[in-house]
Amino acid sequence: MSADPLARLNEDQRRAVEHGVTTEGRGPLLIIAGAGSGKTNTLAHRVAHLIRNGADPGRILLLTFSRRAAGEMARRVERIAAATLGDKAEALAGAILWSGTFHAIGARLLREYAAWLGLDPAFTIHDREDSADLMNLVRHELGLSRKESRFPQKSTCLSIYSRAVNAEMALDQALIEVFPWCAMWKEDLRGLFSAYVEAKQRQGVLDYDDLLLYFAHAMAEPQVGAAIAARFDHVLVDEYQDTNRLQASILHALKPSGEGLTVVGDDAQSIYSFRAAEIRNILDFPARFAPPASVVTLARNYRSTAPILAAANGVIGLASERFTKDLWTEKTAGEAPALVTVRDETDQARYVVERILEKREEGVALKAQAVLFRASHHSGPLEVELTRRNIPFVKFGGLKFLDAAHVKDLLGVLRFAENPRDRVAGFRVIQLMQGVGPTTAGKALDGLAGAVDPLAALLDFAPPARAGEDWRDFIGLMTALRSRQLGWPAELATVRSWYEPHLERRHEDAAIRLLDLVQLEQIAAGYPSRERFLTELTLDPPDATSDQSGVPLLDEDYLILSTIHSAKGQEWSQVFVLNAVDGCIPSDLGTGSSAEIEEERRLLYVAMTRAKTDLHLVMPQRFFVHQQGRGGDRHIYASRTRFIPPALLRHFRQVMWPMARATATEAPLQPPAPIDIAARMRGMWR
DNA sequence: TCGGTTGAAGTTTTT
DNA sequence: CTTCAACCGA
Repeated sequence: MSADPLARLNEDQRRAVEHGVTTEGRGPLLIIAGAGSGKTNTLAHRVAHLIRNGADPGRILLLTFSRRAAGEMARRVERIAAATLGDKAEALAGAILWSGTFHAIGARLLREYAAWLGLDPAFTIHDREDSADLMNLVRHELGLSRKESRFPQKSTCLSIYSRAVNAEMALDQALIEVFPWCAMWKEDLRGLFSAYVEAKQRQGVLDYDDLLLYFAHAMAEPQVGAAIAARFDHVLVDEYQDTNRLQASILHALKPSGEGLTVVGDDAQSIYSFRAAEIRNILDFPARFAPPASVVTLARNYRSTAPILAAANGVIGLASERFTKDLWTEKTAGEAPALVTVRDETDQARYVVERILEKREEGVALKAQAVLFRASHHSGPLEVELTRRNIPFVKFGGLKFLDAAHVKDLLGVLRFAENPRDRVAGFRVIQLMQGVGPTTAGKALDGLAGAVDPLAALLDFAPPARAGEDWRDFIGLMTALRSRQLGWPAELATVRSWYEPHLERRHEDAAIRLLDLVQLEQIAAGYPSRERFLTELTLDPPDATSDQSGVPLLDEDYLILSTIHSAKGQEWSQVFVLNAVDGCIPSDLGTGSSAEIEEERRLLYVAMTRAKTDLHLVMPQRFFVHQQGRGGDRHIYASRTRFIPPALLRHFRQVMWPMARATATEAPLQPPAPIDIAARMRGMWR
């Protein structure tokens, strides 16, 4: 090997890669990696460098924010290693065994150490909706649904619970700081959460938060904790600015001295505080160790043109608190980002589609372009326009494949077979049968709860006469699934044929939904077992939906629509940011505290820094209000996002679209007087 | 007790 | 637009 494997890295990246491996300093490392600074590449190089210098790839733990990021990282490491290791590289294919999200790694370790922790190794995992459903069941049992004034919704209850857990925060504090409008329910909520936890334990289910919580508690136990910690020589964490306190606890238990620990992040891109992400994790990281962790900053941007970067730096430069440096680039050419004023959301959609088609004419693929927005529903009018003009797109964020009722039904059957104590799954599945409602389902599951043999208990249960045939078939199905005689994934076909009549009875569009189920079977074929399928699908759901049923084939070209949150870590040649107006960015729901406003500012920064050469911020002036109170206006006027004050306008080229006509009678686009739109939007709810 | 309907109320972003 | 509770007829 004559070529230096690190030759293409810049000086800072090289320092990050070599720290503690081929250079001095054994201690922990913090890499502050600005947007587009080659972060993934640097981290991948570091892993490859570790391996080249003798590290055992099986003893490296890579923690990433999403499964997508984990896969990308593992692929790059293998590619880099393959290019630099020569014949040793072959042995490396698939050698990185431990790569994934905190949740996925937690699930895997918890299953492995279940016996040590008093856990049933066949535990099933509840996704967000399942957890909310269980919360709802408990809420009803406690009689909280019939209160004189309305008790918080199930999803709100779950959010409060989740916040307290992930932020390692007392309930009182979580209520005061994050959910003040629910503070009056404090004692009821406490009782609810306590019953919720008991229910989960009785049923052998873990929710997302449990995966971290049990992981953290396992790490705190001397024996188990030491056993797990001893398995990893190196722990590397991506997107560290978006970890929460619980995740930091896990990390510090894994690497108490910090030796062998590398974290990468960018405090300017912290956008997950609603999920209890704790920005202090990254800011205070160096000082948590003695001697403090080394810090390497990557500030050279390889992605965007200078004008785009100047505008983005301008936006983030107004942040009240900031720790990273401005990004710089050598790509000086390029057009200033456009600040586009359009009449309404319909025109916004037209503008976007027109520019996109123009670019495609120039040879830029649809896949190299993206439309970003704050909230999932902001893309509604655009989706209509894209469908009308036959432009294929895939949308990230928002409604998921797995959220569809029919998919949940089918997965529910599998989960119930895997873990008959899982009451949410059972409750859902049993009620599929005609004439069986909540009461009957509840009774059947009560009989099952304490039974040694769940199947026998199910057989013992006397169903109402009207369910007769159905009940027999159901027992037959469960018997087959429990015995595993059908094999994986063949059993899925049996489940589907059992489900089909129920699907047809319950849904008008059964034929379309059936296609989803066929697709689900194809996905299932990629997993070695029912348990792995259920676990990994819950932890890593397919995160895109598209206009066609099913995700388009990989070789087709399609436009990317994404929430800004889901766009993290990605880049496109041309990027549009929809609704760059106050009330959308920042969301009028996120302007309560200055911390929330700062996070919204970072959100705009993240969106802008996704663009390589073309960036458009679009500002519809009028929004039509769908649901209006009495005497409400048909529409409201919006003004430019507060994150681009007049002083920053020099970084943009301002565009009116469609071009103003030269008629004097044309109504001015500017509203006659400034209006407090945020107050009016709040007023919609009163 | 089920299942469909009615009317009122409501905090975006996701592992 | 969605979710949730209450109501009513089988």
